[in-house]
Amino acid sequence: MKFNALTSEQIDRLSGKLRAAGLRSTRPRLALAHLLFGAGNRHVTAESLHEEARNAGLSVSQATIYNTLNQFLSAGLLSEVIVDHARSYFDTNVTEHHHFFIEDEARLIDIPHDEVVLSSLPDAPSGYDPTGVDVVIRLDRR
Amino acid sequence: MKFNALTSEQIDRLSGKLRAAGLRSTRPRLALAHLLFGAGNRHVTAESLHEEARNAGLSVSQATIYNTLNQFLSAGLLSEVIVDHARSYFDTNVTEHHHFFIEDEARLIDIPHDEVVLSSLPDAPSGYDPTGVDVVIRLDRR
DNA sequence: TACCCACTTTAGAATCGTTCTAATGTACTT
DNA sequence: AAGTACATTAGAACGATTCTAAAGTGGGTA
Repeated sequence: MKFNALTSEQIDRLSGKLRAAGLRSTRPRLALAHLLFGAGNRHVTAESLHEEARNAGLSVSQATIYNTLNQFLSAGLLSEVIVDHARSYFDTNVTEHHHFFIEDEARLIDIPHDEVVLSSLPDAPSGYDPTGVDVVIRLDRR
Repeated sequence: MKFNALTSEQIDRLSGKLRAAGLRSTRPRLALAHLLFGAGNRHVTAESLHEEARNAGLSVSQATIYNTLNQFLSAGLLSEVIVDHARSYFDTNVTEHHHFFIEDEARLIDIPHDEVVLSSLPDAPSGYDPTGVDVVIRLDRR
């Protein structure tokens, strides 16, 4: 997939998404946005996205991969999943949901939000407000 | 707290704990075990434990801190809490329980197991078995 | 007790993911 | 078309962690 394989409709859509997020529409951002948001929900690491970009014939530096992922994260276009201190995972699903994590394969799977129900939650310590609840179910191959 | 401040009862108890875990009872391990298991449940990072050791007048190398934490972890004397990809946290509470994490202060607080009830859990994908469920409630100062 | 050998500790180098630097390039305004 | 603020880049720097290989130690054996 070369950058110029994008139709002008795709460019318009992605471009709009970037601008709505307060980001300039640049060539590397459009290309990465296409990879990330082009088809369904995805989980990527900086490395996996970089490799995917290279395979697609894009030359994007590692620094741009990191910059772009962090900008998309700050802009709310991506969420971050903390399951492993070796690597950062980014998720194109920004709605509230939880994850399976297959450690052997370093692979994440979304769990629909309504499939994990916390029927009882503790009070936050006084002086603090909860900002998020992360549930990770770790899996091993049977 | 100098190493030789330990009573022989303390040494016997910690020594037994190490041997029961299949680890030789060495001076650095005894000293670190005393810091870790001497009083109530604790959360430490390699850095915080190293600093604590130095403050206690122990000279223990960084490599030994890491080796020891990892050995204690493998031996089941410690559990690991993944909340932050900047640092590894180790928990002396090895029973099943969950955590509050105050990001600003990089501080963990145990949540008793019975205060988080998952009333509905998704089936694991076929071919995989759940090995653990981690719940982290992130907190911000109000 | 002295000896041995496997295990442990150590300082420092190496590694790995990520961030920084500062120079070059590009989008958008006028 | 020019200017300026923002983006991208290669490569250096960084911080947590692991590795290396040399010196030290625990605990059994003679």
